[in-house]
Amino acid sequence: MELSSKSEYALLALLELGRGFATGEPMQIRQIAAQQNIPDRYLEQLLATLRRAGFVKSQRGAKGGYLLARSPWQITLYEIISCIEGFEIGKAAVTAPQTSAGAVIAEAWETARQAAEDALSKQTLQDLLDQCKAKQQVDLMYYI
Amino acid sequence: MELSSKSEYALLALLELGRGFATGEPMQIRQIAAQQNIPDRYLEQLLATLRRAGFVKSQRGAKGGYLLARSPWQITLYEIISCIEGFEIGKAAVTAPQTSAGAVIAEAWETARQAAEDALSKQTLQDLLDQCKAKQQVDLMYYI
DNA sequence: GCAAACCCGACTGGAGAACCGGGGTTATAC
DNA sequence: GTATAACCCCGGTTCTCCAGTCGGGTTTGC
Repeated sequence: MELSSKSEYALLALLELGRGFATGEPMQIRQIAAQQNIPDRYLEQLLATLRRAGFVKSQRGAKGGYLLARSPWQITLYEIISCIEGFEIGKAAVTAPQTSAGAVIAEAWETARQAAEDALSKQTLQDLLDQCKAKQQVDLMYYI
Repeated sequence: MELSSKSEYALLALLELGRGFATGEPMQIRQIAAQQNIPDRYLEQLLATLRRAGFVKSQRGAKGGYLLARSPWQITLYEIISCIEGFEIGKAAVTAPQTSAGAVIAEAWETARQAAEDALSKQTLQDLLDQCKAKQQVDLMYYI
């Protein structure tokens, strides 16, 4: 039940991109990686998956980089994580539960998974962005 | 977000033990393994962990086997899974979130984890046992 | 054309899941 | 009291996936 670095990195990157979303200027991998200290070559791969899934757009060539393809309030955490983790949401079709016990267990697990999914679906990138801003305000107050 | 075979096997075994709980007779590994077709040598390891955690008692020697140490309604699915998966419930103390972004993400993930945990904590072994019985009734009706 | 950026695919080291097997200990049954 | 049925413990193996690295290719702005 641990969040993988993979997903965490992706969220951090998108958060960073969300921060600069208003400007319309693309952000470079290096820049994001340095800001959130993520290994840049690794982040590159993650951004590629996010691009293929349509979360971000890329601008090639010098002065290129990445920017969000959608507005931050249109992206839920669930979408991001399920994309990066690569699970098809339907999923359980593969496992044919042999016994009635197996079926009941699968059912119980499914409800738990649903609960987590719902919690993640309710939060958008924008929410995190806002919380983040609020947290920085508080930190600043303590600093003074 | 897939249930590991490990946990599934443990749940199946405990379900099987719960079924025979009233009799007070111990059940053998072989028997359980055959019933739910689980590799028996593997099940042995899982039952050992469950024993150390106090979910089951073992009776050594001929005519020995395993039985539930507590009643089925006193065991929640969450307890079982967290025992077998081996995560300390407190957990996140290790990761010091460096940035405010990291903290916010961890927070969001935590709520999702909590939601899943709650769903699993609400269901006891007895619940599964009942559902299982109900399902078998239905299957029987269709069969006739 | 050159340098800054993205793009693509391969490779590795380590951890954990899912087993298998051997040898030991305990208790019942004859 | 010995054979046997069960649990007990400790290893090793195979496979997959995560986390990260690396070398090269392509696009584009200046």
